Amino acid sequence: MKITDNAKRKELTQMRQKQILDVAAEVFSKNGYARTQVDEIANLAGLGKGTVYRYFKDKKNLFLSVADKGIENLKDLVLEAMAKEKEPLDKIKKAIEAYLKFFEDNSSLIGILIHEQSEFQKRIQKRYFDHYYEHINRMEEVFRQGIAKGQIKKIDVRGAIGILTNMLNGLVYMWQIEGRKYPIVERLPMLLKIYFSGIVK
Amino acid sequence: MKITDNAKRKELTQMRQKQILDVAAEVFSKNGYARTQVDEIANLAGLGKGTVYRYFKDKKNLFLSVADKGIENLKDLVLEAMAKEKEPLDKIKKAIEAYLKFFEDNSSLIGILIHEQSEFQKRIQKRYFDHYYEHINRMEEVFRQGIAKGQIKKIDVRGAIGILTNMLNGLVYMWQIEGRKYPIVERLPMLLKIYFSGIVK
Amino acid sequence: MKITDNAKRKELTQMRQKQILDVAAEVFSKNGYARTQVDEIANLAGLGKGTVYRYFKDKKNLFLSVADKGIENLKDLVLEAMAKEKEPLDKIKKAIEAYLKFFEDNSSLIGILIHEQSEFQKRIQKRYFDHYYEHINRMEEVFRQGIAKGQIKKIDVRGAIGILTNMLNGLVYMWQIEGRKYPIVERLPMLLKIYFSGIVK
Amino acid sequence: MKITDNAKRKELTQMRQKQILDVAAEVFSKNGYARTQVDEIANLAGLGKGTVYRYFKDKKNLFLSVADKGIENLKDLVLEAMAKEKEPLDKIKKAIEAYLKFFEDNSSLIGILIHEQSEFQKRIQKRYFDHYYEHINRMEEVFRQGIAKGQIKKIDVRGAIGILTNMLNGLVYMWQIEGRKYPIVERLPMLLKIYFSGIVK
DNA sequence: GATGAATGAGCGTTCATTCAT
DNA sequence: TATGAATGAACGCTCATTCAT
Repeated sequence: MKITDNAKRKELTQMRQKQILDVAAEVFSKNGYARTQVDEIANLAGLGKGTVYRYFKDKKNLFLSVADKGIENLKDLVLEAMAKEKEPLDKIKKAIEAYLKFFEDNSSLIGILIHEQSEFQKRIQKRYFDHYYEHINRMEEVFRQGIAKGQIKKIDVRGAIGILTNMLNGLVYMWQIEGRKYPIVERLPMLLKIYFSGIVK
Repeated sequence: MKITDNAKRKELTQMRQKQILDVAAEVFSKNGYARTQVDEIANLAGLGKGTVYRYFKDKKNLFLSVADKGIENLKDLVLEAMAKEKEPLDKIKKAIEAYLKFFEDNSSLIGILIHEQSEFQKRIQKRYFDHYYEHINRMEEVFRQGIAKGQIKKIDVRGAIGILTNMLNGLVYMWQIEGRKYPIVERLPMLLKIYFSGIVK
Repeated sequence: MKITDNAKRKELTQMRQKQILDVAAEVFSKNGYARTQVDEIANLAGLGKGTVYRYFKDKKNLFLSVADKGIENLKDLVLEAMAKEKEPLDKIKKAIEAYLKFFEDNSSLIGILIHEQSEFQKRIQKRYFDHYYEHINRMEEVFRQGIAKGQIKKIDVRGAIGILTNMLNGLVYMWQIEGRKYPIVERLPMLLKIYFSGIVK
Repeated sequence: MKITDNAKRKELTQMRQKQILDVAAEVFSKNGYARTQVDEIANLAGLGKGTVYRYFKDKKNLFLSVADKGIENLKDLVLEAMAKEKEPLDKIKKAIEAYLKFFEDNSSLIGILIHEQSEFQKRIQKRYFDHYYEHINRMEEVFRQGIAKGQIKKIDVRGAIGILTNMLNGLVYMWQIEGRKYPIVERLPMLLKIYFSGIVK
């Protein structure tokens, strides 16, 4: 009985946490950090302001928690997608697809992960890149295998990955700004086409 | 004499305006809109706070003026660069170069034009794209010429330009975040290589 | 069985009460009323916050209960000490000693009885003086006896007692502020010497 | 003209400062630090809240400014009073009188200087005693002269001065609590009588 | 016109109190 | 009965904007 009680309580607590994080992601993404009011998050979550502060030390902490969780999930999905394929080019393709898919499913994180890093440059970037590099590093290996197999040109791998990332982030960001009018994966074929073989005949 | 006086006055007024805009660009870019205080702009401009308000209705208006002016200049430079070349691919190349160069020379506008659009999504975007489309439209023509001449693949032109823009914005933005440690044009060759012929052998 | 149960329960209840009062005295004295959090009291007492509220209506009531109990004890000790002696001057001496001793043993009440009265001026003062006057009145009799016996000068008795009280409170208070570095009764001889015969030769 | 302007402005600024300090002394003394709202001070001073913050960094700083200024004045008055007399006992008498007079004229400082030290023990006490010792030290000399002249008993001088201070602070404090119903100097004769020659015949 | 002192709406955060379990 | 999660009123402080000089 005690066990059940504790379990229930813990579950409830985690649900609340998630609930707050979800709402917060939405609101932070919509308004940006500075214009977001903790009150709005609390209200939209159907909770009192004090409750939000019970779960997160302060506004900053709440924001960073949202970001952290998002980054974690993104990284996992991308790594998982890459793991499913054998061939380097297929791995890259799947990674890109997963990346786009993630932001399609979690569009409330676009503002936070792509946009709002400047608010907490030091902190977020560190976390962002710590995790990020995990799949960047994995991606690098894949590129090198592709080069070894003669499938990819002998290029500056880090630079090429950087450019890929920029393309993706830019794409996602514009998609968001323009109102998310179409499934973003629609853009995948053209993006791959250009990234793989360029626009020049 | 009156004329001279008026001329002088007008000149002074315009100098003040420009001075405020320059400082504001710097400060808005450094801190973001919300964290920027009008006080700081006034002080750095060597003016009283009231004077800033004499030249710009309010903080929002000042911000948008900075953005407007930046966009205008960017557009002019890109169009100018394209005009200097004959061949479509060269035009594209020069346009890209001009784009990067602009943000290298006006890095204080990166935050404002690339980053802070969310603050005033509706307003800025409108202005951004109104002006933007002027060279997007021009760029479209260039792409079509390239296709007609058999130099560029038969692709969705708008999409390809969108992807190019994303690559560029992402590149500029990351360069800024990472501390502007190298001349950004350094990245031009690789970017062109990938955009023109892809990474696949 | 019922009886035993009730007895046990009552005992437990009283123990809890006392426990809370003791902790509360400590914390109120350390931090002052306003800076004391009910949470801290509950935690230090090893109880839930709700439990504290079961025993005391609210924070104010808890504070006043602490004060009440302290005053009661102080009064009892002083009266008791006076009762043990025959001669007026000895009674006064013992009363003073008991007063100092009380705050030495209950230094957590210094802040509350001597210091924090301003928080609840009306209420505390009433209680303070209601009880206080009980030994003030007794003391007055003692002074009058001393005067009758020709041992004490013919002075304004109430005034003299007031001054004595001030000396004592000031002494205790300063001793507390300075860190309670020595047994306060050490100061008794000099205090008596001055109060009894002054500094002038 | 400029000079006059500056002078006027400076004067105005100092008046505002004083005005805020005076109101703040009143309110802090009445409510204690924690229960005092900056808003109340601002309103009573006929100013906006922001104006108070223009003159004082924060609530704490405002409080300490009130205390500082009070201590300074108190010290000056006491030293001045002592300087006017020749004989040690007269000096002591005048010092005591000045001390009481000060709190009679500045009763709003009683709460702050005598009572609220606990809020900022470290800071206030340091300042309190730094300044305080200036007249304590002077007083010590006076006592020693009195002893040398055979007018004062050979006692522990520091202890005797401590007891005097306690008597005074206690007297002032009780006078305040009891509602300041009579001129406090009325108590001077009895206090001197006891402090100088005791209650015992 | 130029200034910066004055203002107060607005927001982050705390904590006494309540109440469902 | 005991608990501590939830609450929201309250308050310190900031800063865009105004306006008297």
